[in-house]
Amino acid sequence: MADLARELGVSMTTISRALSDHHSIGPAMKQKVLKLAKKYNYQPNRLASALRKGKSQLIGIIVPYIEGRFFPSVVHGIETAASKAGYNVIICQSNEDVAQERRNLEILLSAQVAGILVSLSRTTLDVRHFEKVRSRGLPLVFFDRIVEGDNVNAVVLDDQEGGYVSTRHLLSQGCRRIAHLAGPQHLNIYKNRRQGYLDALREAGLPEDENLIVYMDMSQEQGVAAMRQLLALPEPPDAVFAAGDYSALGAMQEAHRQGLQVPQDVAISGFSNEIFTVITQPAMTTIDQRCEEMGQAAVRLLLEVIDAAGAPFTPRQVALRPELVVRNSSVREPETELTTKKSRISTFIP
Amino acid sequence: MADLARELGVSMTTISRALSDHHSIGPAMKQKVLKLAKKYNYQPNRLASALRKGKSQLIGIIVPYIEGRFFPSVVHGIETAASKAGYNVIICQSNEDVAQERRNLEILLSAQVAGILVSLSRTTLDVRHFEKVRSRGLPLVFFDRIVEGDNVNAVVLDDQEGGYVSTRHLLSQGCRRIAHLAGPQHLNIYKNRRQGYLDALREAGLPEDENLIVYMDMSQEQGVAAMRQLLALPEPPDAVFAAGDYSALGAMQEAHRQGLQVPQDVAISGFSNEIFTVITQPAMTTIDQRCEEMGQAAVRLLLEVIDAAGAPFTPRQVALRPELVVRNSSVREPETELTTKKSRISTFIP
DNA sequence: AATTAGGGCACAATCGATTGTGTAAAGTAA
DNA sequence: TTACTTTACACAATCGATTGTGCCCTAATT
Repeated sequence: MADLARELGVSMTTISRALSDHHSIGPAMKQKVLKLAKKYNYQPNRLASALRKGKSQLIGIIVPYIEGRFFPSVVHGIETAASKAGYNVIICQSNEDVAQERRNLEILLSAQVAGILVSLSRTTLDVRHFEKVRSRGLPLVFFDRIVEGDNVNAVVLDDQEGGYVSTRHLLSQGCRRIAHLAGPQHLNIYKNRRQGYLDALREAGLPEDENLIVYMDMSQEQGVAAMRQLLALPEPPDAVFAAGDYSALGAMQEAHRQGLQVPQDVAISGFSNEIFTVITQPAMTTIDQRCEEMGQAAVRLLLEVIDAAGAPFTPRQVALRPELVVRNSSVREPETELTTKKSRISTFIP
Repeated sequence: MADLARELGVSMTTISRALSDHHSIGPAMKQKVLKLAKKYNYQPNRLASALRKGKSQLIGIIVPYIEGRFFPSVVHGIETAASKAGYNVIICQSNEDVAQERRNLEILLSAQVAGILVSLSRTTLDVRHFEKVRSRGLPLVFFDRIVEGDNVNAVVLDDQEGGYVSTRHLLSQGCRRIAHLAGPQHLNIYKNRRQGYLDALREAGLPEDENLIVYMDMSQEQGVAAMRQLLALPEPPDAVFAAGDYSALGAMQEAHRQGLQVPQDVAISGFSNEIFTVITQPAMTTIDQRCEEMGQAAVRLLLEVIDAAGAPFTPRQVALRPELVVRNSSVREPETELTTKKSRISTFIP
């Protein structure tokens, strides 16, 4: 910048203002500056700018890890949305460790990021370290694994809705004894999926049958075992709604092993839209978690908070409507029209 | 810092030096400073530090995208290794677009990163934009999709070795008519995998039979088609080495459809160790690309260049030895011992 | 003609940490 | 005791960009 100023015989003030399109610089001067900047291939030093302005163009992300299907896709969505808004993304992994999460938080704070997106580690029970962020007035948005309560910004998938639409879909296929492979109930996602399942059953006037609900850890092996258990019932199910794709896969394999046809004898649907669901035979009906949209929504919310600056901002919770992906593992007859349910969450993104 | 200085009645110089463990500060004073810093929860401003020092603790990554199996895992490896070394990672996606890649490069430069890791976009034919990085003396390491030549730092998987060990494995299983599902030969990875396949055949004294090589785009559908074509040969193959897992999957499905047993009638091996390879039946033999190790190796190399500072550094190419993952789709008899081949690349990480 | 308004630009302070140089006081060797 | 180090700290400049304030000049208003 100093070079440009010298060459044009003006002050650095003028250069800076011309470059940032300040109103007090004449159009002629602006042109000259822009041209010279291009000629010299001037590159602003973001550090200096951020230091002076007290805000960088960086958004910090803390995720448990960058692996599997979910988090990479969310990060993909975040980076895309952030980049579109002129922000860049600095990414940290907590490795499911609170201590690491805390360290990451410190680092992001000291890097003067403009805002932080967090998906909690599994070991995060105490969330007090986030209060420092709030006390600094730094925008903070949780996604997927969130701090419960309505005094935080959060973006989640509506798991209950997911369980609900899955079950309704199976009902619409004529199934009446719908089993559920349920995950650990201390995890919200699994609790909610189960609740959605029960909601749909109740709405259809079907009884809740505890024999049809198997609790497990969502692994493929346990899916096999659960299916074996279900098929041994006096009245075996005519459909299975699994709270995870791996357990659904296990169930499908066991059904095949016992000579049953999917979906004719037993319809199956999973949850998460894992890659492999398209290559099973039959391809598996599942729930897409809309990972990228979640990333986008989180960024959108974060930017709103950032733009609100110091102004009082009411924390918002956003729920993404899960998408039912219907494939052959569940299609027995043409879809029947059913009435729709409303969501309970403040903002609902269809 | 100013607060600390005031409270202790010393200058900021002292504070700064105490915090960075400078020799000219007495141990007593250091203790006092550290203690007070903790008490006030002092957080250094990395921007200011980086601005003054001219180097940040940030490493920039440019990848085509953060999706699928490969890149997220590499990024995971990078972040883990970088974080261990006290660096943080700012990540950019080129979306397979040179223009975007160029913009990302500018951004990273203006963010004053300490070094850059790049995997080229598919549309990057002209690599001149990287010369600006070099002219700035900024450490630069390519990984996976690299600029060819020995004047750059690069980390790659040795695809030829992958093709070679896969084929040798199939040979060791007693297979003698080994087909190859080959990818587009203008892409180095596929060319090299094919070359490794040919090397192994030649070494075993088997003829190269063009009828047994099918060129395709590596999709599941084309895998099916290719297998159909191969099985229609007068002398069908007794094994298939596919340059990708999806095509291997298609091949396996078609084999099953024609009533063949895998691996008894035809052994199959793939490439990439996609998630689904463990859930096919039989589970699929494949090549693991050691994504995380690639990330680690890239960071290690980058740090070496960074630490070499201005000192003349000879560019290095590192090849990762791929790992053969043997599963049931290819195991017909106990593994036979074969002699090993040497690699052609300067550094070889086993 | 006098006054006001505002356009266009420069001065100088500032963001927070780092570092070369200067200077006392304390310690060591001769 | 003198001369020379070493230790321990302060001063002030610096990294590169931003911004509140002030000045000058032209144009418009009364």
